[in-house]
Amino acid sequence: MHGTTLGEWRPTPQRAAVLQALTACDGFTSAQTLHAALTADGVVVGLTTVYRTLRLLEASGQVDMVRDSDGERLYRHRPADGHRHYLLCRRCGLSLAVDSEEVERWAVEVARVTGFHDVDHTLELTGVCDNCHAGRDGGRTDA
Amino acid sequence: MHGTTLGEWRPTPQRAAVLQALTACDGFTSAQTLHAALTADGVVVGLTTVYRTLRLLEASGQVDMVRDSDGERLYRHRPADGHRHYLLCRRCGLSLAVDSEEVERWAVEVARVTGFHDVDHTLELTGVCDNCHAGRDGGRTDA
DNA sequence: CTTAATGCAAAATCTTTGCATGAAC
DNA sequence: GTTCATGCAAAGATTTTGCATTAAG
Repeated sequence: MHGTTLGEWRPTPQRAAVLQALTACDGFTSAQTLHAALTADGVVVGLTTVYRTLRLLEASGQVDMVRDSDGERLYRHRPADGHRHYLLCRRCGLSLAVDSEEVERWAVEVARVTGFHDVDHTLELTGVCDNCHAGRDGGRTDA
Repeated sequence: MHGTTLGEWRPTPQRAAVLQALTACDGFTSAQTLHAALTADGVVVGLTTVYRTLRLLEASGQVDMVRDSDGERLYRHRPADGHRHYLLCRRCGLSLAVDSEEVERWAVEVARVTGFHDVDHTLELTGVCDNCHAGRDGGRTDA
């Protein structure tokens, strides 16, 4: 506690670049993909810094994190209206924010009933979007 | 398809041991922990086999899998009444099966509204159980 | 000037794969 | 006798950490 309102860390071009690149992305992005995009964009930033920045952003609630089927962390800039859940297309990666009020309420109820404290929840929906389902180009069994 | 009803693979002592050990566990267990338990129990089985067996069990729906906060895969023998969700205590690892009918229905509705196909969902609840919350013995920040 | 961020390389984890041996059918 | 499972060791992958350099306050 030194006096600053919130977000205690030091502004740097790298951090700005990471957040901006993440905001520019439509869906969820991995640290590695983000780093590649930045590099391709001419921005020189270390992979390490990308990882560190994403962790900070997640900790400060500025981004959402989910895990893909391999356990890889995927990040997305949070739309500024708080907690959100997404429906990801397994084929094309399309992400849709879904209304989860019902689930939120359910989670609170579960916390109350079970007597657990500080209950947090992670919810990941995956499927095949109508578009991909229509023109099934692959033939992939599970990926 | 060779004629067998279901569960196409070959019965071996190792596979039996893994499934039995998993069943004996109360909560969720990682492959490594399970392997350690088996070894401690005098059962000689390779870590590789544990991994492979758990994947088979998951694929055939005999076990549930969640991921802890580090992305590590945790397995649990499925109680025989299908799809389940759990509430895990971050302190002691206690796992509670929670009734998720509401969420199941919600997921189906989301699938319908969005036009997605084969929608699957992963839901993980974590918190601090009343017991741990009462007698906060540690002071651990995250592990 | 002091404190913190960067970035490279190396480490640490969990998980999967190659290949020879042994078990199951 | 053929086919599949096992297990060791090595590879693969993602993410974190050590440490000197450089930038920010």
